[in-house]
Amino acid sequence: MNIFGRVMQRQIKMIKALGDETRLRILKLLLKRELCVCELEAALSLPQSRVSRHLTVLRSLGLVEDRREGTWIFYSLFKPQNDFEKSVIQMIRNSLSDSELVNQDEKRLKRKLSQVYVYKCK
Amino acid sequence: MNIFGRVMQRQIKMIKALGDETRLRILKLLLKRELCVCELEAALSLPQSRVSRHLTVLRSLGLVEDRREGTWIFYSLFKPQNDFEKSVIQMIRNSLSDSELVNQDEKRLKRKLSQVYVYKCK
DNA sequence: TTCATATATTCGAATATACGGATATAATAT
DNA sequence: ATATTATATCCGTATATTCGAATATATGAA
Repeated sequence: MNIFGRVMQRQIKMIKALGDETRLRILKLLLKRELCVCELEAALSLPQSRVSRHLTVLRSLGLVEDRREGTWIFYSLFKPQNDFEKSVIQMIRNSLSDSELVNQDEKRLKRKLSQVYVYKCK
Repeated sequence: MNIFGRVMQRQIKMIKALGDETRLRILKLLLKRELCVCELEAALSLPQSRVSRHLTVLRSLGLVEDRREGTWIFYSLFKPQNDFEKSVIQMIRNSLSDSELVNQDEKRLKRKLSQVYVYKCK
């Protein structure tokens, strides 16, 4: 497979990764700010292994970046480098707007973020 | 599931449908013009049942529209009605650019279209 | 009616994906 | 060293998706 083939397969895998409810909810939360796994876990109200597994998929495709800070690992949305990647961001932005589920995610996230928990390494 | 849930599931299904090589190749061909199944079949160089099956998926999600003309059925790209659907079109446009496979699809399509075959119903 | 062409659907098999619970790893604090 | 917290990975199961070949349907022509 040539260079074009590889680019192609990568783009298709990226789109495929977007076509999953859990991953799309994660990406929508990351539009606003970077978040660690336990914050995402609280926002989504899903088991940790499930959140972590989806983050691994997103990371392997370059859709999120990770940054360690002590025991926390913070995930953030990737920075688009070309037109295709820009359209990926646009799709994330425009999808699930007015979705009750996404609203609840944000509500749960706010609750979690408002907890008094001090970041160890700051 | 409420109305938002249904919209959500529909959008996710649409994205999932984009995440398949065959369907993306079909949609890219339809960006330029409407095409019947046998033209798509020639362009993609894939068995008829496979092309037809993917068209059925795309039609069920409203990503393509169909129009009968005698024994031919012509498929065309859907018209976006909102921001999400516009971002779907953008993603189709921006994906697989400079892809060798898509170039070959267009070459095979040209060859097919240049064949002297008269449309029965025109 | 019969035939030919275009398209759709069915079938079983192969592969891929998503899941929760359990376990493993990694960093830090005591 | 041990305990604690955060995160990642493994495992078996369940479900979903894709495929080609074969068959069914639908239209129009002879």
